[in-house]
Amino acid sequence: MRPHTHNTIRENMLSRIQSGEWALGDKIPVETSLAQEYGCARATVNRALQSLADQGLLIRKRKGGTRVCKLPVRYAKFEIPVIREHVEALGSVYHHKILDMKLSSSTASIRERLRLDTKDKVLRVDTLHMADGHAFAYEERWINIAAVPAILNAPLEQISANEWLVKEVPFSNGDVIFSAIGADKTTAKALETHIGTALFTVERTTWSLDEFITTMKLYYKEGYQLRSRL
Amino acid sequence: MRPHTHNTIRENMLSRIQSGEWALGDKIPVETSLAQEYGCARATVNRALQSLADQGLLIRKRKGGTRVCKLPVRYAKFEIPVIREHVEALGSVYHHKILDMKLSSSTASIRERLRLDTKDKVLRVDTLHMADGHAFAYEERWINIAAVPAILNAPLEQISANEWLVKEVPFSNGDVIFSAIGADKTTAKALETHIGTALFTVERTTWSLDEFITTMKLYYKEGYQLRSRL
DNA sequence: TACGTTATTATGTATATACAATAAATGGTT
DNA sequence: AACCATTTATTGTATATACATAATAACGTA
Repeated sequence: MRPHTHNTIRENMLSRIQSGEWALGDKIPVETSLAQEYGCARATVNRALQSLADQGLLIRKRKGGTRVCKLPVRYAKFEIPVIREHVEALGSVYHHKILDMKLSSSTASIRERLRLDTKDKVLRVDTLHMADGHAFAYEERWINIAAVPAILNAPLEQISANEWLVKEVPFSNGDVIFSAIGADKTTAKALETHIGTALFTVERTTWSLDEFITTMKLYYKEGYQLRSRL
Repeated sequence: MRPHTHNTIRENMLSRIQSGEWALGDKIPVETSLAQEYGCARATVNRALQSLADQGLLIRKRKGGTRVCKLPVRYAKFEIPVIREHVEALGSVYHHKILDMKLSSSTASIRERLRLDTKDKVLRVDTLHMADGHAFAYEERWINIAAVPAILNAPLEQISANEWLVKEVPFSNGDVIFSAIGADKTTAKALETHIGTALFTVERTTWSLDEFITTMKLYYKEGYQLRSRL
């Protein structure tokens, strides 16, 4: 092993920030000095510094030099898995049940979310996701038929719309909104709970290359926790 | 501008994945071929490929080559701001009110979260964060005195514990748990709402270099939405 | 002083080269 | 076939070099 790789240099720099040697807002030495200090090429130092800048710890400007970010903005990163995998990762047996599915005209709010015209039709699917035979999450979904006509022939009893879309339209873009909401009559019944129970909800709208694919709202059964690391 | 930078190459590769030219699970050409195709050095292709691999779109193995990730795992990244900045970003005037503050022994659950001993004391602070004079979020916080003794002299009426800690202990590590919970008597009163109202909550435990700093639970007023992009 | 131009400096990026590390493929021996 | 050692292909990383780009600093002129 070499004494200093871009990795070890990055770690060393991180500890210099955490220890306060490089304080918030401080200007740190220029690349050439650091390269000399670490005994490596400027390119190696550059790689380490860029990595820290990507993480939001450093701010770099041409000619202006590199500073430790004054007000550290931290991010929490959440994995958005296919629900089946999520349930299985918790050690439970997954299956899903389609509660309702129909081709219909779009409502105003859905048209807005999917940027649709009044005459466009959408496929509306309500799915209950289950873990070990018990309700886990209730999903209301609207799919833009024009964007993915193949959905009409998909075996949605076997593979959930969630999973089918992930595989058919990979790496799409999306908006996500998390919130808490009291269960209404429909969701309470589906999730086997009482009206008013606090439910964790996720709304997601997905598009790919300027075409809107689908929007959905997911209601998790009470007690659900979304965990992450800073 | 050069015809191909690592950036334009990365974008081009992304569109090849999104269009299906490089399908899920497929092996893509080796770096030397791609370098020839794009008319650039292998190092440039390598940088683009590594960037996509960091994002989780590609899986790379020495000798094994590079494949498009079979099951794309998407991440939602949330900014965890200082609450004052959050409120101000929404266009409101921020201020906070300390509802209760006391030095106390730790309860069993807090001791577990902060890895404390039974005799260790903690500073317990309950804060109401307000936007334009109305309740915005209610915060229960426990601070490990041993880790940050200076907190005892901090002007917490002027600067919230939240903000003071961010500036004093930058770039710490943390756990985050999001969930929905019905308001109890205390939270309902603080947030000027009814018992049972669905509240969005965030729990966060923070440590730095093996020392546990603080743990807190934040209850947002009903209707709060956490937004993000995939 | 104020303002516009030029020089300077730090970072950003590309390249050719070299070698390391890993895992797959190959081949030989039992 | 099965197992082990050897070869080979591919990515990972470091380096020296060169030039581009952006922002600051320095300078000169009105």
